[in-house]
Amino acid sequence: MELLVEERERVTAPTAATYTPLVMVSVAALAVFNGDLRALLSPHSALDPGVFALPRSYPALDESLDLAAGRELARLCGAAGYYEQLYTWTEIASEGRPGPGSAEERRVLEVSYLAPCIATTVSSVEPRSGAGSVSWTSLLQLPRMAPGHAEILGYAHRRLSRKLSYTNIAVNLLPAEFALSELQAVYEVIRGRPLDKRNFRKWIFATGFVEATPHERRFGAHRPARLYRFVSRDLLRID
Amino acid sequence: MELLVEERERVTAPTAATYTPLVMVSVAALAVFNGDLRALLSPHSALDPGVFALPRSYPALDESLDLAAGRELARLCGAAGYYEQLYTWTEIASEGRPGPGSAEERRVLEVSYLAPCIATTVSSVEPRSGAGSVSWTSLLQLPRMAPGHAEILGYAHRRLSRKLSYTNIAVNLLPAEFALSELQAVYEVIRGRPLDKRNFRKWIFATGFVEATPHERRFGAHRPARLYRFVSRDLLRID
DNA sequence: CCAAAAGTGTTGGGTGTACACCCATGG
DNA sequence: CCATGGGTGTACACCCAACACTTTTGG
Repeated sequence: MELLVEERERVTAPTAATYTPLVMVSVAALAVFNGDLRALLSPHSALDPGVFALPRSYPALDESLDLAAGRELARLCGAAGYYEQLYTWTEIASEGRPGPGSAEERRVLEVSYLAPCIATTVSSVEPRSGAGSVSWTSLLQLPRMAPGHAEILGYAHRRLSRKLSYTNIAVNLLPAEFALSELQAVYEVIRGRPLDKRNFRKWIFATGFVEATPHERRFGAHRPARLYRFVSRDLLRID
Repeated sequence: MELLVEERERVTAPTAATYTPLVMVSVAALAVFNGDLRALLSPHSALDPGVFALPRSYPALDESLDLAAGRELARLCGAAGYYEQLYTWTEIASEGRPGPGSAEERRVLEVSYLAPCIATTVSSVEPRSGAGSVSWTSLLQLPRMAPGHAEILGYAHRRLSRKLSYTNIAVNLLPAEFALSELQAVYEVIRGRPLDKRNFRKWIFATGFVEATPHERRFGAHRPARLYRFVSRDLLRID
């Protein structure tokens, strides 16, 4: 109590109690499959079924934002893998709200998270029961989005794309063992341009992020692919 | 109103109204002068005068977080220059609160901002009236800090250091015209290691971020320094 | 034997790095 | 003339980008 009084003295006009925005976490769950970078989207409102949004939820009282995001992710995908905070938005217009003087005219504070998801998990969990009507949508063919959410997705995409080049974040986009061509495809799809096979192979081994396993995979009428794995599942960076 | 009901249906247990944390913005204002990277710190509590914190404030009701941060920065430095959001923290312990069952046991949601400040502005505004007892403290000799705030400063330092290498963010750390040795010193102090003069010069011109002015500065018993300026004050990145 | 994907080396150009000396000035 | 900081060029190592063919398999 005494402390709070002191804080108010040091601070400009507004007091703590006055600012009570609606706090939400939103999750940009991204996965590469079927040759596309895709995000989990859910319908924004039943009134306008053509508009979609990132999955969101309200944090519980005793919960940190990170935990709330993890819980939301688990609800969507069954289990939460790696995820990280992206950005906190307050400029998202409160479109669709009833009237200007409504009691619901509270500011929305939306803390967004980036969650790279593993393709195999994804395809086996296409709609996943309990997750509502979410669906994996290609970033190249986004539907009309809730205000600000296309921007969040762009931000998530850029962050993921950049992190590919200086971290092992791709470990969260692939199953435990994979062919190098699969890893390369992940890089190509997210970066949006093709890579030279030999240079990619040289580079990825030089990072020390991946190593060969003794296994190989045989399918189709061609030479079997050696399988590789990430040395560490923890997020590592080069430099 | 109807919309909110629908949102509740899509969302897990907690409802919007239950989560009303204390929302604050904190500003990591960083500047290079007197050979050090320094941050603006204010006393954390009068009870324990040895503990310091980042300057914080409560947003006003009708204000976005960005505006609140800008207002806080203006209060501290006279005018807000460039600043960007860093990260949103909720894990900051509510140490120092009276009792466990107190009414003030609300969760704190702290949105931190990074604000590079210009050295000349800084030295002319040493304490600045109206900014309280804030002072520019070297990051190399941090006092005891409020919980989580040393971490925020480390985060701000790393972000600034990395951005030096792929943006012109240093434009916000120097006056309009400057000698190249001053710019180099900024890079050296923030990165914490010396740079080769010729290589730095080659690199900075290769970026296209700076250009020579017709002016030079004469002082001391040595050849006058050519003055340079940033081509653009907007944040640009290479690649 | 054919189609399909896996795997493998070399080279030229450019970029980063290390390094030492002359220049202009004020005192 | 000397102390001080400003400004300049070169040589070498390394890294990156470009590029084509052989291998292994199933059908």
